[in-house]
Amino acid sequence: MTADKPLRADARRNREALIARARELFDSGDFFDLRFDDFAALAGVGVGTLYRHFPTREALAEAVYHHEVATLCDRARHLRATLPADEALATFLRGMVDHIDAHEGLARTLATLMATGSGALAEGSRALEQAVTDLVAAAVAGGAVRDDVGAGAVMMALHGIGAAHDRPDWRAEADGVITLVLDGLRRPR
Amino acid sequence: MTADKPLRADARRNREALIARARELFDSGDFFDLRFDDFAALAGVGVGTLYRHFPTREALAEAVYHHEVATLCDRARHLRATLPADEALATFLRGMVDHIDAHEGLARTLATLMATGSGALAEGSRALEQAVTDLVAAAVAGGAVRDDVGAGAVMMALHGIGAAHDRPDWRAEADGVITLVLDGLRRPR
Amino acid sequence: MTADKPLRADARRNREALIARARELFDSGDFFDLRFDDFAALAGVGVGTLYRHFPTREALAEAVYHHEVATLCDRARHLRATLPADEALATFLRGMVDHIDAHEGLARTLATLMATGSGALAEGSRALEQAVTDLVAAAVAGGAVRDDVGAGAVMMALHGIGAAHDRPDWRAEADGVITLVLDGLRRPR
Amino acid sequence: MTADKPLRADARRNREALIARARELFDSGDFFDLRFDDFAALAGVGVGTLYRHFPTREALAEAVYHHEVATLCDRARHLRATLPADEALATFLRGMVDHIDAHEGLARTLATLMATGSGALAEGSRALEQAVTDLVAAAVAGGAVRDDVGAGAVMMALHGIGAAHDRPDWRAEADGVITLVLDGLRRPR
DNA sequence: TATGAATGAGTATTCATTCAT
DNA sequence: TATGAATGAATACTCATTCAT
Repeated sequence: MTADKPLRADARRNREALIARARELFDSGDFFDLRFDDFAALAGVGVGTLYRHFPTREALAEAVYHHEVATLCDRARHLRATLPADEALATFLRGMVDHIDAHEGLARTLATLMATGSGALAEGSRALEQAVTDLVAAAVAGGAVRDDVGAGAVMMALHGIGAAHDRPDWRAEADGVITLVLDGLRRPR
Repeated sequence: MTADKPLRADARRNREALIARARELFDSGDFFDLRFDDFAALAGVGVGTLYRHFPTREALAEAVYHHEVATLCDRARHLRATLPADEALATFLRGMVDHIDAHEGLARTLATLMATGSGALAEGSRALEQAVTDLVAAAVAGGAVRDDVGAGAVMMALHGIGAAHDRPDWRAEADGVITLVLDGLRRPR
Repeated sequence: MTADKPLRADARRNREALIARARELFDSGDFFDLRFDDFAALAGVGVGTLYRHFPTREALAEAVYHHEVATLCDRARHLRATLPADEALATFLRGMVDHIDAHEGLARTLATLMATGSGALAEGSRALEQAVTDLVAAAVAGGAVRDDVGAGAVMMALHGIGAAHDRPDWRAEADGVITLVLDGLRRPR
Repeated sequence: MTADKPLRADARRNREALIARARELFDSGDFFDLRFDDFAALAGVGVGTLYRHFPTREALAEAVYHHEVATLCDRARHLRATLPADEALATFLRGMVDHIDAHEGLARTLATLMATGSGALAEGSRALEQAVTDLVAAAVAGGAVRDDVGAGAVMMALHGIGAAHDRPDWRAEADGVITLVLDGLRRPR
């Protein structure tokens, strides 16, 4: 959307180093425990540079989140194009659990960020939600899924999965949630 | 567990004022935005007194949470004693949505607290979870509900409902989640 | 005006230490070159205490200024009560030069503060101006001084004297300004 | 003094843009509130370029001040050549008030700069002071003005006029100061 | 036991200056 | 020579916690 004006070589280098480092910290869950100063140092740039590129913690979070969301949306599109609607939905949701599982801290971080109410992630959130909405809509159109429960409920369930990532039995429970959601959706009223 | 040794009259008064004030702030969602100083002032006591009664923010949170959870657990017990198992579960879950709806900030605050990983609420959490587990177990025993998805998944779904309280269409979506969970549970595999 | 509610013993001690130290720094002219942290340390209190008593540099400046101004106003009143009006005015103005001379840094500091436009000194400024106005008015009433040039002009001249305190030949020039002002006032038009 | 070695066309353009912009900011009084970065941007050049031309804020201030002072000195010379000595002095001082009035912020800025003690403006100050000294000396020589109060006092008074520019009744008071100074000078002792 | 003043480590943020492009 | 990205020292200010009253 925003025309990416070409950055100076060093500027691009720094920006990328910052995002890369941030992603690691997201994954390890240390993103919020870190002082801004130290984060800059870890990424090998001065604080000033960090501020120039990302004026707030959220701005940085968004840059990372953006990648994630884009990947997930692509996947949703792909599934929708290649599988029957209800299978596409199921596969996507199961995949989401895998994804969250693989990016332990990311889930926690995003949950925190959302609990904070940070509007910075709004765009990404909307994109992801749109993908889910499309998957559900296709399944509804195909007749495999009830139409009286919207995609919003599915998002909420996913939210719960992400937010509760520290539960000892997380993986099994997360799968359980998905099972309930999918089976619940299949029982039309 | 902890034997409540009798407090001096004024000590009790202060303690209660603190809890009452805290509950209000939980509900309004301002619990975390407040400086410790200011919180004490709002409750009409000095900071020192606040510290004497509740050495940490979480200790205070727990005192409030304790009431909430006790109430909810009682309700669960009551429902289990007076209704058929599956109806008891359904009624309880629908009631949870009402409860969260009525205590807007509380949900958000608890979500934050949980995202923070504060272990202080562990006891309360376990109690609540036990209540849900019992309800589910009863329904499973009654044959109305599948046995391959545990109560943990239900907790997770509830968690999502609480954590996503700022969604514009929250109420409808929360009802949707409960519908999916209940219908999902009813479809045994 | 503001009812001085009695301070706790240590609070009073700290407050007074801060003002005393500040006055020294005013006089030495270092008031503005000093970090807030260091100032607190010099006064032997923590930064927090400094902030509690004087939330801004200006608030502190005002506390010092207040003393000064009160002294000067008293002097003006005394002179007006004991000397013929024109002599009272002359004596006061000459005395102002002495005063500024004796408090080298103070003059510079006040000039800076005024150049900054800090409104914090407004009250003190007004009080001082009122004293000058009264002196001039009395002299006018006594017929010794013209009535077509107000006390504001005299204030401005004093301001110039204070603001230019770094001129090498300051004392002689300041006396010159006062001479011009007094002689100018005596020549009615 | 410094031989103006010919600048490259674009260098000259930049230099002039910087001075022009600086003069505006002087007049509007924002000269000191502005970050160096922003100033450069406003002038349409990079910071680096700003630094090349004016290594310090004061250097830039001086460049602007230089113009002002030159103009004023020319005027003083012209008046001295065309009017009787005492009239020349009076006209010059009244004109100074007009000038300061017309360049609102400039007065404040210069006052600040002087309060700061910046020596960078020394040369300009001396030039201006010389002009006043010459005017006074001529008037003294003509017998219209006393000889026991130097031009320094007049400078001080002017300083007060400039430094107090934010007084609500500035114009009237400034005129009053000039009146006192002129009448005071006319009464020889 | 209650109070609230004192404390000062902790952290975010700015902005003058340099230097790679 | 012009540019503006990078740098990081400098500093203000907050707020959890302690402790004198």
